[in-house]
Amino acid sequence: MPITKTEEFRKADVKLAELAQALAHPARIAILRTLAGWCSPTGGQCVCGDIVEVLPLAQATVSQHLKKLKEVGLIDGTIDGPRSCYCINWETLAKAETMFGNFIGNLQSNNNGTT
Amino acid sequence: MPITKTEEFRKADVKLAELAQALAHPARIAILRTLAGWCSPTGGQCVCGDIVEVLPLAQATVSQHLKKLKEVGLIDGTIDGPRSCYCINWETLAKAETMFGNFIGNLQSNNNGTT
DNA sequence: ATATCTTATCGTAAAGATACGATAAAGAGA
DNA sequence: TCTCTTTATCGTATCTTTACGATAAGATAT
Repeated sequence: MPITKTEEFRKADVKLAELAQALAHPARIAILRTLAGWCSPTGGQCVCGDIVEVLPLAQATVSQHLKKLKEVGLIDGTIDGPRSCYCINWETLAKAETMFGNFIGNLQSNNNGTT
Repeated sequence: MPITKTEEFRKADVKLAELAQALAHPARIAILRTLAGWCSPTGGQCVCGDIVEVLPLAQATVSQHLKKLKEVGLIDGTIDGPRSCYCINWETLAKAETMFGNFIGNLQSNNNGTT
């Protein structure tokens, strides 16, 4: 976020915005979908740069997107020999679901409507 | 999104990313929270530029954020004399909730784990 | 009509995001 | 050791976002 006055806002708002920001690109959405199909929460073989082949982007660009997802904790990365494997962090994902749900839920219950 | 290859991705992914993008700033999160406290779905007096007083931002900047929220349909704006009033579009909001929920839900069910 | 209030838009500056080629780093295999 | 593979990072170009002051546009009131 450019020239953002992040400090002036509520912590919860900033946190939610960061999460949203991580999802604010179709490539990162696609990465999550791809990983979900390949890594089980019990382990299983996590994926590495095959993600690159799935996406219409250069390797360097995909690496950047992976980094961003890792920074917010939505995915984890481990090094396996020459390659590096990624998998979804299911706990963070569940937390994200809760945060979005609570946010929207609170908006909806914060009205005094009759509809 | 700069230099984005939007056309190369799934439509649903692009749509979800756009929604996330709209929520990707604490000011816009705060705006939605503020509006939710002031506008009921049954009508009630919607809010105008009092939002400006709530936020630590200049009037022009707030106007920009409002515009962005309006573009994705999360809020509606109507002109009331010299002032313009905004209120949450509850239908779009519900749709957003469903989209996020479905996305994360699909990720979770797309694993073959036992945990 | 004129002055006043409110808000959207314009112009602009600075920083972030996106994309890619090239390169570096680190392990595997010959 | 040398090479190959794989991936992260660097450097760079370009577009977007954020932010603000200034201005325009529209309604109200005097």
